[in-house]
Amino acid sequence: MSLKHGLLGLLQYGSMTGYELDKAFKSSLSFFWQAKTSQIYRELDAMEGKGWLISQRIFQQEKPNKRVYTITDVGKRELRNWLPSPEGDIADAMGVRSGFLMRVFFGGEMSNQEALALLRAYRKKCLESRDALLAAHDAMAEYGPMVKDDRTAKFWNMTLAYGEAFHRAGLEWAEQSIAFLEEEQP
Amino acid sequence: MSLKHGLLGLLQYGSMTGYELDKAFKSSLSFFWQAKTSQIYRELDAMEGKGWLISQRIFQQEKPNKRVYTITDVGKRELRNWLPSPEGDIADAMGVRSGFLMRVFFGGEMSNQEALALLRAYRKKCLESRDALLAAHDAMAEYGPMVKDDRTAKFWNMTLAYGEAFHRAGLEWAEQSIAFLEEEQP
DNA sequence: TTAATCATGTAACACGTTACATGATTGC
DNA sequence: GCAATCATGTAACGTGTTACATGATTAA
Repeated sequence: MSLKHGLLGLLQYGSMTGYELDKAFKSSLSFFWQAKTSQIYRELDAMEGKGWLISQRIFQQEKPNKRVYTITDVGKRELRNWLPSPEGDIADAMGVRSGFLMRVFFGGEMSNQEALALLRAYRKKCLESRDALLAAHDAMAEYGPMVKDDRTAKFWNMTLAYGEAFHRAGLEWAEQSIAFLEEEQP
Repeated sequence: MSLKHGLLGLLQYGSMTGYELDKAFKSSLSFFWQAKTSQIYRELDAMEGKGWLISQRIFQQEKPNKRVYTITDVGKRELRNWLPSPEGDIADAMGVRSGFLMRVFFGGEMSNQEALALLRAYRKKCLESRDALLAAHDAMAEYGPMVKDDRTAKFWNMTLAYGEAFHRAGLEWAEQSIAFLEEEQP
């Protein structure tokens, strides 16, 4: 239920349209949770059915009509109860699920060239995803002042620190593994 | 398709029953890919439909009947083609999907006590999941000698190194974050 | 003139999770 | 006597992905 609760969390900061939620989600939460636009709309629909939020249609003449979502008291209570009861999530918090590692595991079936190409592509992605983290950093710096208590911002920074630590670990692993394969076959 | 290809990979080492595959998967691949027993049976079924493997029923009088799966040439080709073409997987190789971090991100809505409890539960899981890594290490040490070329074992160890690096990063992050919250409110 | 942005979705499919069922044998 | 292991699944549900559709406005 993390996606639903992520959306609830964002709506606590203010009412938004699906489109705005999608952008807010992608700019600030997407480095630890990815969601497609179409899925966000579906979830919002389901959440309205549960009474966690209400929506109002806004008719516009210049732009397409839109729908503004507002969190309800039921929704706030739901979020409040969900936050400190992470039984399941903690269980697989350490659990990676990586198709990439699946390929590495069976790397023995590939040539050294192919395996190296795989690892180099991974390293490239690592470097690129640095940008996503920096973007999240900027987004938080932008929205941070809008939140009254700076305690909120501290938790945001904690997740950023997590992202950075894992990013660093991935990059270092890639460098070492590439070096290892390179000295295998010159 | 990583689960299907993981199963194909295991079947390259030898024919196995669903039950054995489930155990092999859980002991060696589960630290980077988790799958439920029921899902494995469903996937095996689908894979047989694609012609990637064939199964033979074995009737036993002492124990329940079983079904032995064998990879076909089509399956071997499929695996061989899949391994070095990771476009999609590389794209989200760096992408964590963590319900735990979702909770941390909105930690400002919790009390310091609750947030600390969350982080301490995470640290505890970290320490426990060390065992899963060690188990994977043992499993690889056990199966390693059975594989003719030790190149295979090298890739296994690479994935283990990845697991260890990320484990370490997670633990360090947890320690720091806990310390940070503790000095906030004594 | 082409692409991007605004703003909304639907449909189908793939993959993952939970709960349940069966029934013998082996070890404490 | 009770739990665990062996060995197989089915059914329902929840979540994530892909492909597609609409149609105006604004910036390169």
